[in-house]
Amino acid sequence: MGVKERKERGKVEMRDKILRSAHHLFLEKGFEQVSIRNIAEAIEYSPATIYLYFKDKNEIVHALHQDGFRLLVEHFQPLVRFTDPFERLVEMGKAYIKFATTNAGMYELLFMRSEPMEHVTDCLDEEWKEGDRAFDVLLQTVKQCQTLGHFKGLDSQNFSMMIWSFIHGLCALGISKHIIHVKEARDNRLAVDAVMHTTYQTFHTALERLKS
Amino acid sequence: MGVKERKERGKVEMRDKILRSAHHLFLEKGFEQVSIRNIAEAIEYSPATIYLYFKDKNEIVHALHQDGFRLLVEHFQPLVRFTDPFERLVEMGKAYIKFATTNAGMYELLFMRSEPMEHVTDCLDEEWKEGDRAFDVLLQTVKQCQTLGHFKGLDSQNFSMMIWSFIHGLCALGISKHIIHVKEARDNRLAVDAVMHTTYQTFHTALERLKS
DNA sequence: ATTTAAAAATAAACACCGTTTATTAATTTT
DNA sequence: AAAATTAATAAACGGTGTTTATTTTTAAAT
Repeated sequence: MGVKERKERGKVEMRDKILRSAHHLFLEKGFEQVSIRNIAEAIEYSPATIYLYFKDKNEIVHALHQDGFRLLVEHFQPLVRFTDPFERLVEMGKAYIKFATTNAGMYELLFMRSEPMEHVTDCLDEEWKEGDRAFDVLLQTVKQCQTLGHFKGLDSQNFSMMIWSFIHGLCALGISKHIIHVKEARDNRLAVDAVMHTTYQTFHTALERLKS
Repeated sequence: MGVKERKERGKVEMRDKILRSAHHLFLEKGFEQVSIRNIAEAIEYSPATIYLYFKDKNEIVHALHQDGFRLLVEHFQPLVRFTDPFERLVEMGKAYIKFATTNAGMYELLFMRSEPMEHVTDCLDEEWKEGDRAFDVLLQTVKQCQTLGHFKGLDSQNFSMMIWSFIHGLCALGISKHIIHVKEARDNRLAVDAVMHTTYQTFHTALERLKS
């Protein structure tokens, strides 16, 4: 006995090997620049072998997707020390931006591509557990703010969606290299990070005014 | 004489033919799904012919980029009838969203891809005329709002950037199919358009409160 | 220990992609 | 009518994701 078990272990080890290699290549070369053949070469197996462990490229991408969300949630962990929900909300935005700028390749994969989302649809999962969980962190914080009397008269879900849209838009424009090319950034010789930072500060100011 | 002129005309006609075909295919199949070979087939020429009129695919993409901005600015034209700048600002957001949802492929090309932006960098253009012009429409409107006493104490450029980030984020999340998969959208059986609409309404409400 | 059955890995192919080069077809100039 | 120029293309190169048939490795049964 134990043979079957070892085989099983071998199977998940191979899956992990592929995923870790893919993860590494993604961070290094960015989405769309990573091919099955690259991954195969990195792990020193033939391309066809990959297909023994993953149905197609989308499945690999989806698995990395889940890894990415774990990483994002990790970035949110330190936020528990902020007892005031509003303060936590503000810090959450900063953490999100930090995650996006320091893991641009991964952020692109998580939030800027439709392929992984389409894979969710294909699986008939319909559920998008990781996304829901991350969104819920935001939603609960907004709700806590509202129990303290902030953001009165605003629907918590819509307001959370609004906040996410803003932060995502800011990160996405930064990553897709649109910010560098707007006149203001060029004129003031501001780095992308600086523009994102001051824009977020303005958003913070706006949030403060919406508190009451 | 006139031969050279006819030739010239023929040359720009062919360029136009290629661009119109590419434009059509982009709207139909979305970025990344359109190949040089597709375009060639559509205009009934060989793929190699394309390269007699365009240096590479990026040059085609860049040309379409400019077309796209013209289309976007056209969507903004009807806004002149709104004399109140705040009202115009709100309508501008709606027009932007309408443009994005009805021309998803084009929107993706304009604002969600780094390739065309990288081409701008390569050309040493540095300037991104189309983008600046479009952003300026927003910026001027914000400034006009401020001369009426709205949005006091907020830097016009940062605030414009904030608004753009929000709207772009909303459109981008819609197009990249992330919105369909958030729990709330699924539970309430809301279409993407509906989520975008109610989120924008919430933003509108927030803007109203920031007026004074 | 040897043969047989099962599993794992791969080589080779298919149909795409962007792009380049050498060649052919059409047109203009001489 | 011949030469020179221009326009168009066929074919190829190196890349992509993926599939199929084949070979190698491993485990089980004799």
